[in-house]
Amino acid sequence: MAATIKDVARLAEVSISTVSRVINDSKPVSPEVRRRVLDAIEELGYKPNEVARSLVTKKSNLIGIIVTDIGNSYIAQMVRGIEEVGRMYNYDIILSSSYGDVETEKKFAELLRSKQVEGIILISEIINEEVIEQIKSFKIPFMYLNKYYNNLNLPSVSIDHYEAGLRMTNYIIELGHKNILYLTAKDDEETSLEKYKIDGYKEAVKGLEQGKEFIYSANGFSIEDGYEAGDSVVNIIRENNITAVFCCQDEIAIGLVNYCYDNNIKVPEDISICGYGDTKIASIYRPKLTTIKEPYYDIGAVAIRKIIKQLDDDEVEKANTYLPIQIMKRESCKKIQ
Amino acid sequence: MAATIKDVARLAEVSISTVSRVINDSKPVSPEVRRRVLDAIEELGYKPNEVARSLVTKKSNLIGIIVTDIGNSYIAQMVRGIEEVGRMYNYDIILSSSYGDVETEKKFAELLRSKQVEGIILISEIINEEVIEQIKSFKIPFMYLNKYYNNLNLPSVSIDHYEAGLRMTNYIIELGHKNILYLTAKDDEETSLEKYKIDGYKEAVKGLEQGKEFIYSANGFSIEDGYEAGDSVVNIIRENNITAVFCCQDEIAIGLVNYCYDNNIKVPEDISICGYGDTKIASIYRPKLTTIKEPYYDIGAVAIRKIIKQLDDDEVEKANTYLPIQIMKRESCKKIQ
DNA sequence: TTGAAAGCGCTAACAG
DNA sequence: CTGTTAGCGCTTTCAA
Repeated sequence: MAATIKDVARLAEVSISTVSRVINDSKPVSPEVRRRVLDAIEELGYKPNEVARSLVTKKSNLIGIIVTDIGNSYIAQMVRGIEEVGRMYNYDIILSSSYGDVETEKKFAELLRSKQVEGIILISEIINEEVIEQIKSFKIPFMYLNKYYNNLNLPSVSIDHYEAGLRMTNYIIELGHKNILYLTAKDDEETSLEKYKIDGYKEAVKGLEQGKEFIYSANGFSIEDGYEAGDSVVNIIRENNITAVFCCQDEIAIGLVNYCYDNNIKVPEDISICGYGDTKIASIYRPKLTTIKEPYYDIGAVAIRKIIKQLDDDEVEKANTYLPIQIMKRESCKKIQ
Repeated sequence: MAATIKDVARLAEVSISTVSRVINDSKPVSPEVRRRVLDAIEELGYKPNEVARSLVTKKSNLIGIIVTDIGNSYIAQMVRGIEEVGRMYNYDIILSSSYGDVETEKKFAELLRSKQVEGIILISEIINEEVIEQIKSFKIPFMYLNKYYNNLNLPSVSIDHYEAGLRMTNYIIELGHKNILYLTAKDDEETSLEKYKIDGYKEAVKGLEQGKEFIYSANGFSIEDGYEAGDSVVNIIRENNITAVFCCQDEIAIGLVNYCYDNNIKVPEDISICGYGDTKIASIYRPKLTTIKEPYYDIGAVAIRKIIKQLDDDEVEKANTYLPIQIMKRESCKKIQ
């Protein structure tokens, strides 16, 4: 059995309050007594029981994170950011994966609450008003991170997708491309972030002489979806003299590059392809993927920072925070002419 | 303020003990009273405070995980396994990343203890006897997972690296390769797992007519290290008529494939390359990487399963558990002749 | 079957 | 500066 505050008090021949005072530095304690207490702590290898502490202080120093799947590298990056900043402020994180299931998300939310977490960060890939309402009802700081959809009523951290779409398209135009295909993903959701990116793309394309828009939808956001879109994309490219494809996600871009590899189409010699996100693989892959950097680590870091701020100041910041974006100019897009 | 057991008791007009009995199903309660309690719970949206519960039961239902970096995909996979199985047994996980720093690992270990975790899983990439001794002193179930080094005195879960080295080499031989280079990583550590893999490789090579061993060391286990080894590897290959390179880690293999890509050497046409681990990227990359599957998810799953078993039965299983391996036959190694 | 009471390990008035 | 005491929310004897 681990030593308790009582054991320390007994050994140091003081009251437990005095021990509490020295471990918390909460009230003055005479040097001599402090010494005795410290010695006793040392001798017993005493560490305060945080559970007991939490019960009385009502501070668990725990932040709950519900993720879709920690195996997704971008989510892992966000969690890293959350964890590292949390640590700086003495918060631990307790992690649960929902694999996209709504019921699981709800169950975890309850569970986190019963564990007395002080804040919750939900990293989701679906939209689930029910879970959101539930977590909101807990009345604890809550942050919603979603790479695909937004919920404007909820505090979040992201990049400005319109600007990202605009700047990336402009970069491709600077490279000399005249006909650019935007490869989005099929999506009936009102709240999809695709519309911002597409608006940015359209705005940039307007600057072109011809200014023609080409938009095609893959069936989803995965590598496989990108691969499967390959046939159609190649047709569109051929028919319209397209030289560059702007993919709405790195995964789709990778899938498309894989399709090209398997079909003897050279990237970027035959076609330039760029992605969106700058997930880990983008820089490892050959050709290295030109893409928009979504700063996942920073998104996580800022998200928890906002939670902690709220915990400290008690002021809720409703606004979305936008982080700076960056175009990662790599190999998969080449200059034309 | 969330409702407490007292609120429920008051509303249901019973004592708190009765409420406790119905939520825990610990003692018989008359149907009528049970109804009243359940109704009150429903009405108040009551959820037991797990912190208070832990304090009295001494069960936190928390497992602590210390990882090097959750951003490593293989570690994320392990964590997934841990988390999912843990969940089945009602355990939550509390996660901390050390980024390989010994002092941080020690600090986290203490922290986890003070949070009253019931078991600790350390996923490390270094060897740190000090931390190990410290965690052992906590007298709680402890599992040590390390992809690079082993500690034979500690319970762990892994594959049989000798067998893996043997079987992979044999597979390459079956493909018709006569001269195979094993690309290891520089490593002075006694406990490196490389020696098992190399022994397996050597054993298999003995079966060859010439039976010549070729071993070269990269400077480390990273993609960059694999890339940097490229020049030397290519020299060795040319001088010795080598047709296949067995890399001790997927990362090194990817680095080497990247080097080949950048230097116009075709994989697998000019040289066959295989990896070790089957990290996520191995199957995404083109050419798809032939490799040994280390079942990371399962390793995590089994590790926590063992911890939970220990918690239940109180019997410590010292032995290492070996999981089945699998050769992932993909594109980066081709048949010769 | 139910309630009263003790106590888990700790913090925080309150008195002295 | 120090000790006594109450109590955080819950489980678990012990009696009734």
